[in-house]
Amino acid sequence: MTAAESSAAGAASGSGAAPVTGASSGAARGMPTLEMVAELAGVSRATVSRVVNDSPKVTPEITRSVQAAIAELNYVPNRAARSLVNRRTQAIALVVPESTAKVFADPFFASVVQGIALFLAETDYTLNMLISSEGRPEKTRRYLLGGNVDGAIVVSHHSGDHSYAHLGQALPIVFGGRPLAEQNGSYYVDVDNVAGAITATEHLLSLGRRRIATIAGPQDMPPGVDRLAGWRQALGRAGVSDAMVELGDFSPASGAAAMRRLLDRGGPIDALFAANDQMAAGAFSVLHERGLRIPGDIAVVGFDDDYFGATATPALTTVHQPAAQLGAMMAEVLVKIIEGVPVERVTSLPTALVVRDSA
Amino acid sequence: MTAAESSAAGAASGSGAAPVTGASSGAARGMPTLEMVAELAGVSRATVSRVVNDSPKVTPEITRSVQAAIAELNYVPNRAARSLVNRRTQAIALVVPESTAKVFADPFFASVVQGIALFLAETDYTLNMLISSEGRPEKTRRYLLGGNVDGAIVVSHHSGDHSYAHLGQALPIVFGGRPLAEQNGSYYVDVDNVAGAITATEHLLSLGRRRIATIAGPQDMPPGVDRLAGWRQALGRAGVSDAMVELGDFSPASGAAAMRRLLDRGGPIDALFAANDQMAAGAFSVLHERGLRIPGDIAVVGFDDDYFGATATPALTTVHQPAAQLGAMMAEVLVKIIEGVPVERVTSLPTALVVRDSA
DNA sequence: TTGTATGCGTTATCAA
DNA sequence: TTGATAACGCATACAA
Repeated sequence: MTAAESSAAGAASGSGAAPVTGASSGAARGMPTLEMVAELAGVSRATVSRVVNDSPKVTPEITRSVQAAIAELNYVPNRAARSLVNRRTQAIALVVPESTAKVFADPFFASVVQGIALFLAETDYTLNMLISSEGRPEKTRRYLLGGNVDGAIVVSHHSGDHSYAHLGQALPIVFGGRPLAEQNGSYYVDVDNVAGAITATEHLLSLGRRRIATIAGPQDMPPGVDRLAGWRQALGRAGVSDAMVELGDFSPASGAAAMRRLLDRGGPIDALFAANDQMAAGAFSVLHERGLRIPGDIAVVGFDDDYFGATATPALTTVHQPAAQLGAMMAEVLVKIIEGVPVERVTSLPTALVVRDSA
Repeated sequence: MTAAESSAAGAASGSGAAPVTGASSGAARGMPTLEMVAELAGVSRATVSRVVNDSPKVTPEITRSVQAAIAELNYVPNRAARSLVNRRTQAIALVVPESTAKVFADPFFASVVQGIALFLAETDYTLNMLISSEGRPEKTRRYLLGGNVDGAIVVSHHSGDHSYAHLGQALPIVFGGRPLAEQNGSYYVDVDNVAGAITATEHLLSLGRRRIATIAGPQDMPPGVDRLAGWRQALGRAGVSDAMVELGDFSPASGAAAMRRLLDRGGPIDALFAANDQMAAGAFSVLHERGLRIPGDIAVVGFDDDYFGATATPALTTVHQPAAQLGAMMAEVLVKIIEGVPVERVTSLPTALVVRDSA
């Protein structure tokens, strides 16, 4: 992912002919309207509308005839018109900050999106994905407040970014990840990072390890602080020292650097809890470099259940995040808020330890 | 990515109070309308509309006063109303087949999406992402044909899936990847797989290798056949044997299996072109397993420039795909089609060889 | 239970 | 150049 500066650009090599596609939207032409259905069914538009929105009061017989007409004409209600009168768009925005978009390739994030989309597919909400450029956030703001969507889901890379929190009063918003500072009253769904870290650390303890170091994440990111806290708690309960801490920034390089610092301290280390798999990857390379065996000399547990884990040698034991469920839950919570169903402000999903070979 | 069956589900642990959010859309309440702007500016609605759509014929003076009113009221045009009269939604669908969604975590795919979103962010089109379940494709069809979007971009995993091709007559559609069978006249943008494979193979040849094997992709997928074809062409030109071919399905496991078969043939091999990095990864493990050195004994080149490549040992030389540009180009082509600007039916983007340590 | 009439916020046609 | 006014397709209060 390092080198590879592609020179690719607008090089277009044609082949087929390029028939000027007349103009404008093809589908919009001659779409059947509610009125046409009414005519065909021999009823009024109001009645058709009732059938479409399955209003309780309508004769079964007439209902069937209307449905037949609908089927025959292949009628499908015009969203814009409906939205205009309802004041509801049936659309939900998925806001992803540009900085996050760069690491869009993060499988965790990808799964979250997938979960959202899959859940929404079962409802009749549409997902409007938009990348918010940090440069001019007003554009996003305008879009969100412009009545284009009924609600929004904000996911930022390693969570904690609630810069759109203030919009929560104007528009239903659900965040992915705990906010850094306790927010007034924003909704969010998160994975239980503290519990996950505890599980990971206890696993190490159960293996008999007592010299357990950690490479923690940035302390200005909730997952960073929570995972460190979990590690501390587990160690505290076991009465084991929690002195061996080095910080990283969740990148492999920072993980490698932290591992070096840990090793260079000279003290004994028989286990490592890395706050994410990427940093564990960095640690792996340093460990190999110094001829230390995993898990023989040092057992290591990661966090995230990245793509790295399964293919690493040895395969990495790590804490799995239910990414897709996380996404689905965010969507579910948002839909509930939109529809006025009471929901808790914070929803937290459990992690699961995936035991492989490294610990 | 193998194990890890998370038991996570709907475990919700609350914390804050759950104030019933009244009901319905917050943003829709009391949004300023064009009429209000007109009133404030002391002009007619028509004039305001003209200013908004910057029609040429309108006094500079009056324009300013209207703009002032717009700013003061923080007016934003109602999309639904506009769409109702225009018959244009300013929305574009991104259709991703469910099977593709599963491998959503594919960084290549993710970058494509990113490219699309980024490009669209500069236009005033909205991106409606929808996962089409193979189970009932009618739902997607209805959505697409229901006048919800002005056009669609269809990306499927390893391309070639043009099952929505027939909709191309009713709605502007751009596909990612060359169709398997020559389609009537669908638009698509693709990477030049043949050229990429040629470049890769020629690189191997330039290194003096002459016993060049390949692990090809499925021959029912365009990239699979194109990359194999490219390899063959390069070999043919050099007058070198193209007998060493084994097929895989683009997965690491299949790559490993293919590598084993290749080695078990007993003939000499001094280089390998894997049709994608994932299969190269599988090959790597087998090579290591058998004590073969890379690139000493066997030089290997992959394709895709996956996450695997940079972190592999040795780092993988591979063919980079301009994923983001691909996405951007798809969006660009679609917008042109929608707006009636002539475009070539097929656009192909160049790849770039990324030389690292494996060849 | 069904139909009639009105309005949702814009754009477009036609006069002025 | 600007202003009335009529659609656009649908939902609903009200009348029947």
